[in-house]
Amino acid sequence: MSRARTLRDLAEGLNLSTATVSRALAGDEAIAVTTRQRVTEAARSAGYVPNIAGRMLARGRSGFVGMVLPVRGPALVDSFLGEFVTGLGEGLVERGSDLILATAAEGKSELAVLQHLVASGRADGVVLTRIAEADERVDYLRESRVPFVAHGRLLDDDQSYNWLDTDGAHAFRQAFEMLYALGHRRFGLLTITEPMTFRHLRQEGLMAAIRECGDPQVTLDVVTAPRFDQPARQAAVARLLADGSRPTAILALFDELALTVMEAAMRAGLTIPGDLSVIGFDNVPAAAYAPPGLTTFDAEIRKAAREIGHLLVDTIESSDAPPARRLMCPRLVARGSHGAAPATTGG
Amino acid sequence: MSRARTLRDLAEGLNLSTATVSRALAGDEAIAVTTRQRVTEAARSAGYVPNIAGRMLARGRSGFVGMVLPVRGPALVDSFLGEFVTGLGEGLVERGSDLILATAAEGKSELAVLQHLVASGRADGVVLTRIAEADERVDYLRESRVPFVAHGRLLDDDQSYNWLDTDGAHAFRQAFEMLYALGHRRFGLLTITEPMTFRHLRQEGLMAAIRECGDPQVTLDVVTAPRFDQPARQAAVARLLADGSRPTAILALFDELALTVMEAAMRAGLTIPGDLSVIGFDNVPAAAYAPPGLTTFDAEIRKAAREIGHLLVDTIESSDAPPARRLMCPRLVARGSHGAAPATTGG
DNA sequence: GCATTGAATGTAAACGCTTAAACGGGAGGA
DNA sequence: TCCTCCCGTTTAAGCGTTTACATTCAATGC
Repeated sequence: MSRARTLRDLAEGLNLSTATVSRALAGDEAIAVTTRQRVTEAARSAGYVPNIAGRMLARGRSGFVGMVLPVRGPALVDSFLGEFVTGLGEGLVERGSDLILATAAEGKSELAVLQHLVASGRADGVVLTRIAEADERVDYLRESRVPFVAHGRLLDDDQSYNWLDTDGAHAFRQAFEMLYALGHRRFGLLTITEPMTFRHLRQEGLMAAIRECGDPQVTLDVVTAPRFDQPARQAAVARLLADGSRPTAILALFDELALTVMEAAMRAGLTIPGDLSVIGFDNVPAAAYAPPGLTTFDAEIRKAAREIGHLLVDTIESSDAPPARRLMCPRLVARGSHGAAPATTGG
Repeated sequence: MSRARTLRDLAEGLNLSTATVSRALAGDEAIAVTTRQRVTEAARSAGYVPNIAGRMLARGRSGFVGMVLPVRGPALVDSFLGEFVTGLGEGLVERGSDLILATAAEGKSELAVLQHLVASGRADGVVLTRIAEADERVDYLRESRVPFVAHGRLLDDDQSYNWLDTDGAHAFRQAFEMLYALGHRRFGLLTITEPMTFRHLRQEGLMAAIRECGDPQVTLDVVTAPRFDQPARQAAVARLLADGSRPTAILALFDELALTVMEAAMRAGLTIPGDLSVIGFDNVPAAAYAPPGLTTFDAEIRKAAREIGHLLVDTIESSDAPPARRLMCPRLVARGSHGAAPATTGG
């Protein structure tokens, strides 16, 4: 019995009805064990693979999980997407699901693509990344009761949806404490203007740590630049470094910014970490190569995405479960870009 | 008329048959223009989105394109996947298709996943990356007449399938000529042991260029290491650099290797490009940050993947067209890691 | 005035699977 | 011998589209 393409081919060859074969393959207890074995074996030897369209139609589910590719500028500096997709794929395959990746066409909003994805039955649930402080995608999905998991969270977190996030507040607190212990008192924070929740949380973490340490000598200089505006970023860095009372330690919201700081510092004749300590966040590959090696935090995106995959499938399968909220602690990657504060903190 | 979920809802509301509505939405000329407009408008205002499962079943096609995530080690050093997926997504959405990304489960071969993907009707065609000199995936897909496009090609190229590749031979020839003009005569090539076609082609390109220049003074030292074996790689680099008659210019098969060379050279007290010129391939982000900046070639993966998307959909839609073969020329990115050969080429 | 045509729409049969409900037939009890 | 029950299997009705073919009806030709 070779090359059975449909359930019917298989059933006819076995002198059984398609119903029995379907049940047998599903492992239905109601079917006699011997029959189940016979069917399974026949299916295997015939190389039978169930047609997904038939199954989708009958079950009312696709077995797919969707994700909309974030629209990007021409340059793709980070490996976030690759790691995320890899991890998500791993998580999903472990739960028997597959990933469908939709791209927003020119001029179409990510939200519109998301809606289409679920309305057409392509996806049973979706994954969201890069959550803004207030996010229309979250609002829509919550309201329309589509299962989803967010990587990141809203600023106003009301336990009404699934999220998994990296504890950026904790990381920035940890960075501050480490630097403070090394004698640093004048801090700089380089951040972005876009209202992303992670920006807020990291900054809050830093500021809370400063407050709690209670040392009045500690100062913080916060400088912002638009996420994708290279000249503006350069200007912001210049402002931070040129300042009369220049910080001795700069925290950057993420590595890309930290690398910009390091470059600018080099060019300005400052040595790192002798004159200036710099700490980033993300642990992009370049962080290891930019001398003297950027100290940063690794969010273990791949592992996080894998978790998200599990979480999403679980949510799809039991939609009555309460929303899950998971905070992952990023790992400090200590390299050469931080050290003791310079002896003379001139100013 | 709000929230029509199915064609029937829509048809009933309009007092038409589902057939007419289906045809009208498809823009069938047989349907009266006025009816077509009426239907389109109703569909729009009802937010109707065709159910993909029904469509798949009726059409015998999914509208999806598949790709199997290459299984990877724990470290994900490059941004290849992210760029590729982004470009592919762009190419597909421009042709009205979507991407489904399958991951090979632990212990399952990529080929098995590929087979399942097409046999289940999930994908109408697939994309292959990282083609080996001889590749079972290509053999299988060719034989089973599944539409596919390969990013890369077999060593034995017989025009029987679609591929798009970066012209690595050309790049390595160009690199040689540039270095030769700068006075270099002793060359090193750091490559991998795995039988990937691109390895062969790049090396061939270099060797052909050397042959053709006809200068008997030119020497080439080829050293190989397994792709993912870090210690072995270090050893290979050490061999290349420690050699009594050390090369003055080293070409690395790709940036990751080139960066290893640069690190080792620094550690050995060699200055780049004063004592040694290094050229890579890929233009990974870290290439820009590793001092003095790695000279390399940019394969424009995102653009290539986009092309691949177009090509694949075209192939699916007219499967009788002759196989396409497209060679893209990588762009030289000149940075600081290459320069004039040292005056005394001691030996 | 009747047959013929063609435009516009409808009917119904797929497509391949799942599953509620019905069925057949043997074992066990009366 | 008949009835009941249960186990294993089948029947049949979907799921939402598409599309070959049939139908209707008005206009045209003779």
